[in-house]
Amino acid sequence: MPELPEVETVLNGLRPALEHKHIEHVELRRGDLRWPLPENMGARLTGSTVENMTRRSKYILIGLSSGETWLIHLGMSGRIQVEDRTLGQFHHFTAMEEKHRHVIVKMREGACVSYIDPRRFGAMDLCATAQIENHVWLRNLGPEPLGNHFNLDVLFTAFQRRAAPVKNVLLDQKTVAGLGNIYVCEALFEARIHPNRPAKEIAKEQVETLYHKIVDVLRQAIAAGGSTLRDHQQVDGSLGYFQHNFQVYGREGAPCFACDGKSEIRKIVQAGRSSFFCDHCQS
DNA sequence: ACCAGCTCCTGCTTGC
DNA sequence: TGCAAGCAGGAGCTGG
Repeated sequence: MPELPEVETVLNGLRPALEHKHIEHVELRRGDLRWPLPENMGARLTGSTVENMTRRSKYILIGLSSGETWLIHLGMSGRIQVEDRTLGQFHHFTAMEEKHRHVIVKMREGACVSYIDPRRFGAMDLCATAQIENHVWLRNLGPEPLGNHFNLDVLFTAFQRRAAPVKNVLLDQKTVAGLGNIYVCEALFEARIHPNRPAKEIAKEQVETLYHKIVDVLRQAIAAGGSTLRDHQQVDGSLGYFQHNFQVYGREGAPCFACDGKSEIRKIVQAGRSSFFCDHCQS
């Protein structure tokens, strides 16, 4: 599922249910997602207070009073559902959701948080908060695209040593952290850069445009609650709506909005992933 | 160091 | 209608 905007949306929805609340009970319905869950995860979470919640790239980081941080990645199909019966919130889980509802966390204050992940490409871990920067999932990540350390020079410098197609370089989380297939396609279209262009050959002026478009498209997607294609929902079950703003993603064969039908959107496969673009507008 | 290809898993869509 | 192949938003691993 989720790229940065979807994870940000989930995190913000999760905040009122968890932040400064107490974990009363944890039910693990299976011992693994993509990898085994951390040793004694249930016991290590139970009894803790959630002190803070942040996002790094596509990871949700939940800081606990125990001194550990709970890392959650939603993989491709992971989602989180929050219910709070003390607030009259009740979710009816479909048979499919119930079947893949792998982790259930009950808070003393009333919220019940379910992690649902059919494909199980998601992952969880626990790590001493003091060591979080060195966690193997986080230590090689590039800068946050909406943070202070991402700017034109960082992006241009990263591009200079990469001969691979710019599409692939942007999907590499070491270049910039949190982009996925959808938002890379959209940002490249907005910057009018062909996804096949070798990153190192793109002029600085165009990289500057791309830098701004990456930030724009992510901000807009967050404002729209992310994009709902199949799996992504907000934690109350409501849908994101940025998919209605897609210019190229998933629009193979449809007329390009920018050149007014002079060309239609094409799809190619790069590094095993579909790229959507307009031949006429992007070069 | 970089890069492309393969892999994990399940459900939905497409094509015969 | 039935069935198999192909496809999906991520990312670690392998071998060149």
